[in-house]
Amino acid sequence: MKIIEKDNKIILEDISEDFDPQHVFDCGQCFRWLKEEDDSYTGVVQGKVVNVKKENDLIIFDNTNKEDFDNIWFDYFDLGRDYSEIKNELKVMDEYLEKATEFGKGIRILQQDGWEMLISFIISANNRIPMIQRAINNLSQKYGKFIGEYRGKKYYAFPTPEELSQASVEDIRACQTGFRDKYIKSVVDYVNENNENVLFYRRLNTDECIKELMKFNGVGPKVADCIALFGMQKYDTFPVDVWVKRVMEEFYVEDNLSLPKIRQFALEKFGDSAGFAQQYLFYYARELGIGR
DNA sequence: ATGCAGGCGCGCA
DNA sequence: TGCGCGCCTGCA
Repeated sequence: MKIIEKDNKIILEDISEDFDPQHVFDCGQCFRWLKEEDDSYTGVVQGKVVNVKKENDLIIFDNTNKEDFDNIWFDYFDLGRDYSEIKNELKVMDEYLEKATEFGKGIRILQQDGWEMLISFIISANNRIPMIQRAINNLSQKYGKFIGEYRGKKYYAFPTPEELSQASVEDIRACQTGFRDKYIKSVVDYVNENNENVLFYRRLNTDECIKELMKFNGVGPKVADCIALFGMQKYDTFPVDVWVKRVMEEFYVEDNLSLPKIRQFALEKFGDSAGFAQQYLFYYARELGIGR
């Protein structure tokens, strides 16, 4: 991979085989990346607004510089990992993974913020993507720091626990979180009262990390798996949502297997790469409508 | 219209 | 331990 800095842009060469913005931002892992009219995506990470676009074989980051690329974007986009190697490992396992890794070949698992993932995936429970995005945007706009404008739109950072402590249950409900308002409130209160930094869970092993997350109201097995995978960089886990259930039943297991058993089956089959396998299978299943 | 969506907590065996 | 049920909200 070659890195070029040029007028407020960072341009990456020799990565496009393993990096497709559409795959990255549409494979179910993130909620704050907006598709622009030119098919680029604009997002907010660590208080910075950046726009990402693929142009021929180049990946272009706009509205940024080398310093932020080194400090933020390199890790966020997991650019130190060889995704070709992961796909090569998975695709030889069976014909389904061969197809799924080819279909979503540009997927990368973003190293997102644990706190933001905790609140975001609580909101995701029994919800639809546009509504999840709207609730997160409302919370950020009301309680997060104003960052600036990009292409005529205002952007706000995701609120910290301290900032969110300003909000009552009713205030949170007003951000269109629905019945999850009380879960968010209890998480915010717990973290503030106990002076807890959920980012420390990243240092725990996967089982302990998930156990810590499950202690929160509104965090069950699926949500905890998602937070661990997308916010705590725990790759030996396997979130089973309805789409993953469908694709697993279609290809791997019998129909009446319980969710924990599907998860266990996947962990044994895919091992330390289970999280990556989940992303390729999820994207493949949802884009093709498998099992509907 | 009314069932249902990227689940969870609860009450009840 | 394991299951069934209700839930904000908006949309087909």
